[in-house]
Amino acid sequence: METVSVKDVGRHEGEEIQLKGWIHTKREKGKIAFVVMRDGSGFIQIVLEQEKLEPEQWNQLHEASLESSIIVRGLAKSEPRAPGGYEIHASFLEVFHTTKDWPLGRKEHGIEFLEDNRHLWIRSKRESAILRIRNTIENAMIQFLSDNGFYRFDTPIITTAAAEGTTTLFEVDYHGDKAYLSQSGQLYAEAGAMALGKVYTFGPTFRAEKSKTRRHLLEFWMIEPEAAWFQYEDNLQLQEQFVTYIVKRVLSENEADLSILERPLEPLQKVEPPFPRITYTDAVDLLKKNGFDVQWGDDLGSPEETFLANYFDKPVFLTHFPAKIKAFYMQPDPENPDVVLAADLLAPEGYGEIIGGSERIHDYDLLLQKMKEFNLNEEQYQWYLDLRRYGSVPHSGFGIGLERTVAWICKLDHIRETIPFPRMLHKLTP
RNA sequence: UCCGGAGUAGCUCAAUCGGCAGAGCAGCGGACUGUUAAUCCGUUUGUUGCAGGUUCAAGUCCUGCCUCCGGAGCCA
Repeated sequence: METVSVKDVGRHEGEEIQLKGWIHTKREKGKIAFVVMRDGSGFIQIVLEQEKLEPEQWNQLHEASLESSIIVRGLAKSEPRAPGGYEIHASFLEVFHTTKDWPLGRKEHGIEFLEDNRHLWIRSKRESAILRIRNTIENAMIQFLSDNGFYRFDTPIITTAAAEGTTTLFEVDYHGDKAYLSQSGQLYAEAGAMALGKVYTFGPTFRAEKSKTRRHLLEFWMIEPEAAWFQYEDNLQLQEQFVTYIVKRVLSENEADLSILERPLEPLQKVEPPFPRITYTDAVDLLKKNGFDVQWGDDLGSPEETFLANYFDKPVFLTHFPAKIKAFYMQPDPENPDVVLAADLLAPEGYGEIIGGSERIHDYDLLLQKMKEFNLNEEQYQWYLDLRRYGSVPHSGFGIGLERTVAWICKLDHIRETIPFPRMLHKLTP
């Protein structure tokens, strides 16, 4: 007999079907028992009556505790009393493996306990819903970029010194040479854009800072599109369409998962181009008017960013930053060289930065001058300067943090639940 | 790294002024044919984070250390 996915049970109403999965909850009530089983695609209630099963099967059910693996056959029926609207009336049950002492109860747990049991916690309703949404977001990102002519371009994870020269990196022994885990694939993506026109990287990135907040991981996934001939405005429009597409895909494919998370849908349904824009200079004025102690030229901190992200009800572009507080490769604004043609995209509902992007400097002399101003080692950047020696063109790109995007779309309090096994400060297992 | 908080049963927590270390849940045994974190009856569970100190007496007071949580900075 063919096995049906739990999420597809509705298409088999009235049929005798087989399901394979795990016991999520079990309620025994004399000669009838209710099991909610899960198979990874969803949850469904199984009704088991003693008189309809072999005595051996009924005993196995009684002995099986939560998370025992089971094979069930029975009639799929529509049933308003069942969670999810469908249930299976079992005619056959095999307990494939009987679990003893499942450590995660149905009551609440502290975060330390859950983190230590992350390998089991991901089986829960809430965590599996988040991970299914993450999957949709990943697929949507790749689909959108592919549909828009971007080629996937995988960049190295082991690199020589700092790509941007700012953050602390994880050091690796590369057979005697010092190497570092990549903090961004962007500089390589620029080379890719000159080769393939439009490219994107999608891979893990690493930051060794001792960050300890709800929005930081030491290992996280980033998608970095980079396009030749793209200028500042092209870049922002691409981002609007990109983010809108991702949100729409989740709304259409993960209705049940968003409901498990009790995620309000209205803020997501509002996500449509164009997104509001505010310059750094206007943002500083706005913050000052609202009691923040910031001066033009300061890097905006977390509370300031949260305020701005709450001020608008759609994702908002924060644009035209002072050149001094941004990366060396960003193109100065021709109308005001003190600021750069860069924009961060802040997610609403207080989430803050999910994207950082800019037009890149394509002029060789200007880039060299900036590298000197930022005290970068020119030797290590010769290949990067080559991109401005041989057929240089205007180009732009951005990096979007996958986990921050998942956290926002799922409306999570902490980024640690957006990735199967988060790597955080002093957190390496499981 | 800095600031703040916490660590007691498998889990979540309580324990008054320093005076017999407890409850709920889970587990185990039993009852129950429509349960939704089922309910009801019975029942087991302790190196109070670690090391030292004060005291007739320490979960509680003192010193040091460890771990975790929240926030800041850095950023996606």
